[in-house]
Amino acid sequence: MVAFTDRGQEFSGLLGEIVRVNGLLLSAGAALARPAGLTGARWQVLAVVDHGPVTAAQVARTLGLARQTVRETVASLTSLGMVSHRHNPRDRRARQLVLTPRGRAALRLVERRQAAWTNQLAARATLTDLRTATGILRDLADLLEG
Amino acid sequence: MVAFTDRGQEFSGLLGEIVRVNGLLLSAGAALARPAGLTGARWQVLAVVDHGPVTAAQVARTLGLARQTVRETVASLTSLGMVSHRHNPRDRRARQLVLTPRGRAALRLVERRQAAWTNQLAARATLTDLRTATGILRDLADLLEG
DNA sequence: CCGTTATTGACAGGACCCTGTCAATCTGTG
DNA sequence: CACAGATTGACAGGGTCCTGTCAATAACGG
Repeated sequence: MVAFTDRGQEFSGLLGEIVRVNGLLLSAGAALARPAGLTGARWQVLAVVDHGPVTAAQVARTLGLARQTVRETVASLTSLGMVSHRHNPRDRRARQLVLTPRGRAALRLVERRQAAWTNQLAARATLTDLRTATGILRDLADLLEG
Repeated sequence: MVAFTDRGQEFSGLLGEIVRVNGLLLSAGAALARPAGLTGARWQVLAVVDHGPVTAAQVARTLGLARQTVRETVASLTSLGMVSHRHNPRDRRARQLVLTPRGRAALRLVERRQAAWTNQLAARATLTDLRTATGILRDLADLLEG
């Protein structure tokens, strides 16, 4: 029924692989974060907060998420005692977020686990392949954005 | 703080591009489906149901989703009048799902739009690049699965 | 036939992400 | 200063996905 060109067919196959790998990455991220009492999303937020006192809106912009999404994640991190708020002298509305010792410890643990995981997997691929694929995907992303 | 090898660094870059492209694909899928009154997830379910009468559990296995997820999507498709149920002679529990004329029309519209979108984008890439990237990502997926 | 095991729909509950809206606050301009 | 426009946190509501649980039903082995 649907008329794909040859290249369209090949393109669809590539998109399928991307979706598949992305799914595997989400699982891997969750597995890396779990032993630290985190989830993938909470880990990402924690990592941004670690780079300095920021507001929720800034975190949202950094991660490319909606403000509300970050707000929810920050709420759960706060109730876990991993993030705390403090007065922002530059904006009465937007309190600054900072890591608690517990939050910092959890983040460090995940980061160590991630480095080990990444290096181990990367050792089983060739630099050439990695660079080639990255380049093609970058072009693809630009194509999709334009 | 975190110790990445050279290859680990390159590997991380590739993963970042994959996540980025995946995000763009989700947006594109939603945009393709919207004019037909669909979402990305509903489109996927509709496409599986189109291939023949199936049960919700079968759709879940086909798409690699949890039964409950498909159940919810089917419920919204049913309330939209795009999917209907019918008695399954082979299993008293599991009713078969079938497309209504409205569901079929919506699916056909999205499929036409998707083919046009795919072919247009694919025309701006080379077959070699597409095949190279697909191959590398397939290896990567296998690596992540094992 | 009968008991064990697997599958199914269904419900509860939660994580993650979005849009739309609103009032409070900030910022830039006249 | 005063006003217009942008930004922010907060709330409401919805979509998509998950795990865990349960009873009903199916499938299978003895």
